[in-house]
Amino acid sequence: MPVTIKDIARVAGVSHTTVSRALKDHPTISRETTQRIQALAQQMGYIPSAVAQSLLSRQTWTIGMVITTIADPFVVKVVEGVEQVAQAAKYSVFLATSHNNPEQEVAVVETLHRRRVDAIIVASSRVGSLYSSQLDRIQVPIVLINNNAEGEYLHSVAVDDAQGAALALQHLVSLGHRRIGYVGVNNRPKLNRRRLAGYRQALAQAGLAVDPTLIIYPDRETDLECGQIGLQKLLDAQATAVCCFNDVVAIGLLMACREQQISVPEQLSVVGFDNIEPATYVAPPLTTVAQPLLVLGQRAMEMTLHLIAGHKVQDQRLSCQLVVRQSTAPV
Amino acid sequence: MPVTIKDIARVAGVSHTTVSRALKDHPTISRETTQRIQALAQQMGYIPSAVAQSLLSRQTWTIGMVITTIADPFVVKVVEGVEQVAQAAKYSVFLATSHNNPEQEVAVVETLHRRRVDAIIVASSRVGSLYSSQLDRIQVPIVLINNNAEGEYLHSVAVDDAQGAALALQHLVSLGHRRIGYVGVNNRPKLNRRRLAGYRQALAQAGLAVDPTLIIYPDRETDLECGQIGLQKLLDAQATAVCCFNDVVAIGLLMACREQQISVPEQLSVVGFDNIEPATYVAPPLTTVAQPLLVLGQRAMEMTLHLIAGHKVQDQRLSCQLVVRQSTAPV
DNA sequence: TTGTACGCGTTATCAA
DNA sequence: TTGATAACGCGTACAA
Repeated sequence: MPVTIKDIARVAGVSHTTVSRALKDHPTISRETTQRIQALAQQMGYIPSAVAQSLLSRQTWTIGMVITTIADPFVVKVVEGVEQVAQAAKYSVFLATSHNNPEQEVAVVETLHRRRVDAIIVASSRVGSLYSSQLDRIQVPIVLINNNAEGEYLHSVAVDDAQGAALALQHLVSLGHRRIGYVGVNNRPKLNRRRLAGYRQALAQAGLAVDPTLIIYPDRETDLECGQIGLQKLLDAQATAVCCFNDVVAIGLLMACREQQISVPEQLSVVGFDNIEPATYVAPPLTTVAQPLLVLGQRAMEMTLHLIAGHKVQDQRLSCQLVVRQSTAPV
Repeated sequence: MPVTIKDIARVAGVSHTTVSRALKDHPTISRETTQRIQALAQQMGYIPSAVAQSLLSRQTWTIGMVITTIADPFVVKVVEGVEQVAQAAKYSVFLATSHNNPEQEVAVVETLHRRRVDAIIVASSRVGSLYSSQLDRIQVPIVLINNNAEGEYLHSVAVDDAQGAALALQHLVSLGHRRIGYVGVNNRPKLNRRRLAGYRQALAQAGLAVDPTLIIYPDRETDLECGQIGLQKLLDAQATAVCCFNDVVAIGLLMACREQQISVPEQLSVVGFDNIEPATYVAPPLTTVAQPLLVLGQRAMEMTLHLIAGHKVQDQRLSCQLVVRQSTAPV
């Protein structure tokens, strides 16, 4: 059993109230007793119970972080950002994985509420808007990160996918490319649509027409396969460069290029999206669009702290950055 | 304010005691009232407070997971395993990062104790044995995962690095290699030593002598550089194959091979360690030793549950597996 | 300057 | 079958 203030009180021969006050340097306690009791507490290894404190204060100094799975490299960086800011603010973080399963997502939110977390951060949920009725009940602030649901009545921090895609396209245009393809995926339609929209818009802004034969959706489940399959159609459409939905698609494309003896970037320039670690290691190292994942997490937690403090906050949209490596070159 | 049993009691016109009992199907409450109250609770959106329950029961159904940083790919998988088992057992997980800083490690352990977690799991600590005095105080079970500290009085789950390294070497021997190098690193001496020991032992078992010129420690900080620098010495020592400390070292080596036109695996067979994601994407895909990271986390949490239940447990050592890809071939 | 009494939400004991 | 009361560990209003 951990030491309690009553234990200390008994040893010190005072009431537990005095101990409680002495430990927080309450001015009405004599300096003498304060010091005596603090020394005693130290020596007895007293650590206050957050459980008891929370019951009284109605605050747990705890937040819940709902993620699909920690295996996702996105999530990892975001969690790191959240944890950094949380720790600095004396908050602890509960990790709760939903496996992209709506039922489980509802269940973990309930668990978090049961634990009386002060706020909840949800990363990359595909559900999001689903649990509105649940949210009315639990009155804690909820912050959504990169949510793919359309319902937007919750606070959110997100990356500007369209801007990122535009960045990639502009880079290729500035290298002189005119026939620029896009290789997308089918299993994340909303996200894909946002990135494709950025591609289209930037294309228009550059005064180039959108050629539908350059926009490719391989009918495969894994991103890597999408990239591998996509190459042939790109070549058929006479593309000299390509924006990929993400880095894994791009890496699949690079693999196909190697097999078919297409040299990158001489014959084909390739741009990815996400800046995952392997992008550094592939040959050639991949030019890609980086999301500020760490910042995303930090901002989300900062927003959460504001909300807990009862302040108003504004939704945030963060810009992406282009990371130029060796998979792109002039035409 | 969340709904409490007193709120329900008021509405139902009974005492809060009755509500408490009705909600857990206590046999002494009439079926009629039980049903009435359960329906009412449901309708009012009642979720019991784990905080209040914990105060009384002295159990929080909570564990703390101490990690250096979530950015480490190791840690990610391990956390996933822990979380899986924890969630299934109705436990919630606090994430606490120590950044490999002893002071911070002590601080986070204190925070976890303050939150009255039922147990603590520490992953890959470099400190480990340091906080023994702290541990005497907080009376919860502690499980160490892959701890690099020597003090072994705590419960632990670890991977058998020596066995893994031996696996790599045996694979190369079976392919007919006789001059097999090892490229290590300097900044994780204990881990490096364990893997090197496995290499040496397997070499002896295969009836081969240990040639010191084949054992290389590049004087660089990053693993990637160690691999890049290591190549020349390997060639000087006339190695036909090499075991690397980890995959990143191996990838660095592959990069150097490409630059110097050394073809892998024809001229040099390369084996990594860890089986990180990029190992799949590099050219050629890397043969490597995989640690059962997910299982490591699962076992650690299972052990934790046993300890919480008051059972005796035995320390565990898990075997690695060889993943053969295309970076190795017969001499 | 210190102590008494109460309450936070829940469960357990004892009484009705 | 139900209710009153105390207790978990802590903080605070009020009394001494």
